Parts: sequence; structure tokens; C-alpha cells
Amino acid sequence: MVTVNRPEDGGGGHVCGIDTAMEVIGGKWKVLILWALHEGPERRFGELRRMVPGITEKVLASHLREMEADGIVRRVSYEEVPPRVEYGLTKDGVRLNDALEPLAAWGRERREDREREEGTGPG
Amino acid sequence: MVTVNRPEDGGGGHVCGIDTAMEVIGGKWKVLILWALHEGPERRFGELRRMVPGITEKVLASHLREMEADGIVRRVSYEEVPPRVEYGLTKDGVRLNDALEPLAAWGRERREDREREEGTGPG
DNA sequence: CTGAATCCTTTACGATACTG
DNA sequence: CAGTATCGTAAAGGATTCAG
Repeated sequence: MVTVNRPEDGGGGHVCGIDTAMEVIGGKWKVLILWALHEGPERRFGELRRMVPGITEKVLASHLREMEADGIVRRVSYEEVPPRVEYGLTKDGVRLNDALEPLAAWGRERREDREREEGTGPG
Repeated sequence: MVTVNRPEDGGGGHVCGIDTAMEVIGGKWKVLILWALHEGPERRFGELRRMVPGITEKVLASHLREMEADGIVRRVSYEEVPPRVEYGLTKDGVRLNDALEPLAAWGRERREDREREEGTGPG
């Protein structure tokens, strides 16, 4: 069982659900996988590997399985030769992606600001 | 320098800024600290330590400094005896917190669903 | 093609003691 | 009170190899 810290449960009223979300997207590449998955309808393993350049097969596979266990990714295996497996987002996964959008916007703005700062310079 | 993967930069149009955001909130306790910080106006070190039960001084301090370097936390030191230091969110920190809200909502919904499922049972 | 298995490195985090 | 310094552990991730 996951021990969740609830800083001010009695005071505020709303519990910090970010913990729960962070555990789901906590892996180093998970948001990227999520992103890649939301780009199109279904993605194959090798396709994902190409879409997330630095990742290794091991990490991709384990992340994928964790995300599947978390109910945000659906894995469909067509028992063919050669093997073909397709990954897609579940409804919950899509909703997670939507919930991630404001955060992505924040990150984008931030990056733009930082790039501007480099021109302005601190010294 | 941070190596940013851009899966489909040429295709989609919008770049995945979630990476940037994840690097800022990636620490195990950072969202909790953020949460604690957004609860009130200014928080002192010991106060934060109490609000985030499991955290150690070392991690709290290092996270705080990283968040300060990331420009989302402002540290005000009153050079007094005994020492007093107060932490608060910057504008960017507040905006980050706002951007985190949908994710928190997703997490809360999810938790509620899972708790319901435990009653319904999988088998 | 999709993945499992193994081994290794890195990094984050935790416990404790100490300082201005 | 508000940290820093040091040491140890655990978990995540990376490189490579092997298999169905």
C-alpha cells in the first residue's frame, strides 16, 4: 500500500491528489510515451522506440507495463508472425493527457522565457 | 545542458513542454512542498518540515534550493537571532501550482475510483 | 518484431551528527 | 532555528545479450 502524505487534510478540505498522479507519470520517460501515444491512434513497440530517441527497450517495456497496470495504456497483441503489438491510451489515459496539458503549457512558456533570458543575459 | 527529446516536432507543431515541467517537479517531495507553500502566505523551514511529515531536513533543504534555483520558490532570510527564513511561491510558482490543479483533480478522481473498485472487486 | 534477462552505474533518498 | 556534511541504501535507469 502506498503511504500518502496528506499535509492539511483536516484543514483545507481537498486532498492533494498530485501524489497519485506523480506515481503514475513518475518514470523518466512516461510523459514522453504518453505524449507519443496521444499523437496517433495506435503505436507499435518499435515505433515508440523511435519516437522516444534515448530510451532503451528495457525501460520502454517496463514503463509500458507499469502504465498498463495503472490502467492508462492498453496493449493489444495480435498473435501473428512476426509478432505485432499495438499500444494505445485508455479513456483514463486520455484524461490524464488532457490534465497534463496545462502543465505542458507552463513548461513551454517557461522554456521560451529562459531562452529569451539567455539573450538578455545575467551579466 | 538539458537534452530535450522532441518526438514529433516537425509533425505536430506543439512541442512537449511536460519534460521541462517534470524536471522542476520531479523530486519526490516537491509537489508536496509546492502544495504546502500554496496553502498560506509564507512558511518557515520547520513549519514546512512539519507539513511534510516523512521528509528529512537534508532533502527539504536541497529541494527548496533547487526550487529556488528554478525560480518557483522565493527565499527570504531575515538576518536575526534566532535565525528566521521564510519561503513563498514566486509568480511562476503560483502559475505552476495552478497548472498542477487538473492533474491533482485527475489523481483525486482516480483514487476515489480505485477505492470504489476495492469494494466491487475484480473477481 | 517484441520483448525478457542479466549486470552495472547513477542518482535520489534516508539516517545521523554537527554547526552558525 | 535553519541549515550543512557525511555515509549508507534502495531504486531507477542504461548497456548488452538472449529468446519466442
